[in-house]
Amino acid sequence: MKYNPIEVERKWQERWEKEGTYHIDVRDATNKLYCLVMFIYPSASKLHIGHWFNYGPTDSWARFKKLQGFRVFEPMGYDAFGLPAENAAVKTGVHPHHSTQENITDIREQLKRIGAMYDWRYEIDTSVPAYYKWTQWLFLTLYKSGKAYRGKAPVNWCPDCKTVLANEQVVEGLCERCNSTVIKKDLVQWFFKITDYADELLEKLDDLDWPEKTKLMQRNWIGKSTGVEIKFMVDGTDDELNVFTTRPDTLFGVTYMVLAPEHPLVEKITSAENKERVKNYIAEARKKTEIDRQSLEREKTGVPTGAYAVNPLNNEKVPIWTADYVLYSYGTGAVMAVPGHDERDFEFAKAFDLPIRKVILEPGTDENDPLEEAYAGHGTMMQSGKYNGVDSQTGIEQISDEIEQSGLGRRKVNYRLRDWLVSRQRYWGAPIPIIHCPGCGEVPVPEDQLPVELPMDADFRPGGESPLARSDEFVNTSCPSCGNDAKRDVDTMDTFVCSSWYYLRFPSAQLDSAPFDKEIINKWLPVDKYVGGSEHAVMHLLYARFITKALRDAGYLSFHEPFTSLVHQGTITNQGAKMSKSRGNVVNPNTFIESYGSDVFRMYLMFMGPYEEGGDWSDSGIVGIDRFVRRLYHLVQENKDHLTDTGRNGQIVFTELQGDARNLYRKCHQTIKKVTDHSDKFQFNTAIAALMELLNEVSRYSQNLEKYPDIEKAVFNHTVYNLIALVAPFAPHLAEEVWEMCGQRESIFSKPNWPDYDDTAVAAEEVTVVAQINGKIRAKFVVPAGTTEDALKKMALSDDNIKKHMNDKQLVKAIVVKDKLVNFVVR
RNA sequence: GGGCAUGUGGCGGAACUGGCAGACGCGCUAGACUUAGGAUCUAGUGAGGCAACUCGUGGGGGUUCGACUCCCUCCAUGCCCA
Repeated sequence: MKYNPIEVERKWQERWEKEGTYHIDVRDATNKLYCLVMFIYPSASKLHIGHWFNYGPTDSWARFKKLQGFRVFEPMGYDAFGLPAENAAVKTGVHPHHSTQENITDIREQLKRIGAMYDWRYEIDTSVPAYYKWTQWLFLTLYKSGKAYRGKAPVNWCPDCKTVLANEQVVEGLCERCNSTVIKKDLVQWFFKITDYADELLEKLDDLDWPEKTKLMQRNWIGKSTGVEIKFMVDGTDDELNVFTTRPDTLFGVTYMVLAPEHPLVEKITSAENKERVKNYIAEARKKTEIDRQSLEREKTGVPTGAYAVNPLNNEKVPIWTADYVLYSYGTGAVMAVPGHDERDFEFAKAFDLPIRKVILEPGTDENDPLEEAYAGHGTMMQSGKYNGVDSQTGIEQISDEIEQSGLGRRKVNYRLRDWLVSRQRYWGAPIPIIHCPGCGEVPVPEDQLPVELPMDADFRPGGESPLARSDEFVNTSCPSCGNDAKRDVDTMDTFVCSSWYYLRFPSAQLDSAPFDKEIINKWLPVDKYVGGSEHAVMHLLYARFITKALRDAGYLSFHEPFTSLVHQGTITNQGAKMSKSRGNVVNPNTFIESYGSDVFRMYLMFMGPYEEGGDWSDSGIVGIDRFVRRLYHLVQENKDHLTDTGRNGQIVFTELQGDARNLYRKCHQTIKKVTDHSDKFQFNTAIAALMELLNEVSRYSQNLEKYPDIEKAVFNHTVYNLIALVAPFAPHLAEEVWEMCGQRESIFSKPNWPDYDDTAVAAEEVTVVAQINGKIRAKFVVPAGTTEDALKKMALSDDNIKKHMNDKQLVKAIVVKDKLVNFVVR
């Protein structure tokens, strides 16, 4: 009978569901393993290939761990709040709640067809009150511990989405969602104090089993730098100008100062004759994006204010300019310009003919060499008064000391990381649980009044302000503190808040008395393996780490990091490009699942290339996996009786085996080792290649099976049973089917069926050693492993071809590497 | 502009710690079985050469007995940041 993947897969999916094969009771955390894949964003109703590439292989890894005997918890849920649903709703008029729920219904069915081990009893949906009640609880918990505050801030404003965006959501000056140009606007917003954790977030990265690239991105994002904050006086006034610099050793090279156009001092110090120019300049700068402003390519712009600053070290007067290449949001919004040793200052000085002074001598150059470009490295200080001749790194410390001792400033640590802006002026999110009372000010909604429900009948069309502001029923309430009339906060939370704690919710998905069961969570967390796209390297992953630490400090959690080990899947492209509707190169998984089944499809995705690199989709390769699956099915089918009668474990002693049986047994155990090691490291492509090799070998062996004595038939059974177990994580439906065909009554996943390898059988017994003359191979011979170097050398020397090539030459040196090669160096 | 990756047959990709380059799969070629083959099985398959051999891991240079692997440099592609 031919293998019918569609029927077989349906059969097993039904049985798994009926028998609760993957049900897990989290009250028992013995040997626990929490395997989590980033939950799905239900903005559309179809799973695309990227979803499959994310969920299929991760499930295979989880199954591999389950077969090894771990108690695997593998949940799935929906990150269901967010802009796309709302934007679609604005367009179509369909309420985001309805479209989202419809999408979820479709998606759930498709997810089931992947054939993953999700225990659906732990499913979560961030957009339902039962969940966002606890997102609001999280907000209040942060608020009570002083980690949520309101502040007026220039924020990124997307004129199209009519909302505020986090810095991370602004990509190259454009809105991440709709690609329109982001502008600046001042608004009162809620912030989470992630900067309180800057140091811990930075330092604890070292202990995480995460891709180095991702850790580097977080380090850069946090952007810690140590330096000094120095006070400059504005000449002839009492105004102070603070600047942060990591290079106080270049203080003698300061030839001008620059203030960001937004800096409040600009207007104050600008001289009368410069007022008009400065005013116009500020207006222009406001229109530009941060990215634009900092680009090195762009021509530098700026205007002098007419004021002067006094260098505290040498009392020199330098002009103060305002220029948009200085950002108000970073550091103090003002810089001391050292054109000789900073690239951007150099460009600026060139453009406006400002003096450039060399104060650091690059090693190996002469004091009199002109500066062709800024030299940002270290060297010997010059033109720096009493510091002349001092090494610049020492100079940093000495000048910092002088500044601190004379009260001109202090050492400071500066971060690029800014507080997390969580307010969104949108409808489709969790309402911020704060009430604004004319008498009491901002008052948190009492916990027993949660959730603050999102009104279903609100007008969610964009209008420049929060849609919730237009719902009188929602807005008007009474103050929980004094009872007088008060108004609710009309903003909703950034969806990253919902996803910053969802991994904590899964084990207690149904719990309605708390966000999570404290006892269970502290046993099951942290997540042991987290899998998701590298696009979340900074925002989501940094926010989740922060929330974990904040909840720890609030006394709820006893662990420090949410995700011990992290893997990013690569991107599946088509014809070299990212799949997208606009390019029209989207591959629809369904066409392949319908003809090959989900086992073949997900296994092919795993076989295509390294998981962390992704790859380019090709229709044609999938038949290779299809053949593999069918060949395994037929092998079992043809030998069914024998496999059933004599079972899995005959009495096999490796040392007593000979010939083909010995080779097959060895191959089997080499494969067990290889597949185990590679699966563990998400190297599925090579694990599958090893499985193919074993199938090739056992198929060959099976052709003469009838002629073999019992012991050798036992080796066959042994190999086939192990092969089925090894294949099970990759093609779970097929494995169940053939496992059953072998007479097994229980699901292969119901017991730790993953085989251990026989160490004595794994090592190769014979090796091919090559003989080289001057690095070129001239002979090969097969010898027992461990043959002595001496014997190898003799063997090589007596080889005819080697002799021929040595002929009239003189042997200079012989290099012998056991089990590998012999190389004769001749002249 | 800076940082980090990556570059291997016709194609996807293997290669431990510097030691047989091309595992495994696709495709292709030949054969077997077949009414048929886009099913299945067997054999072959980096290039050149009858062969001995020679050449081959983006280009150039270097270290080494020996380099896909290490170093320098250039080119191309991708990602992140500015």
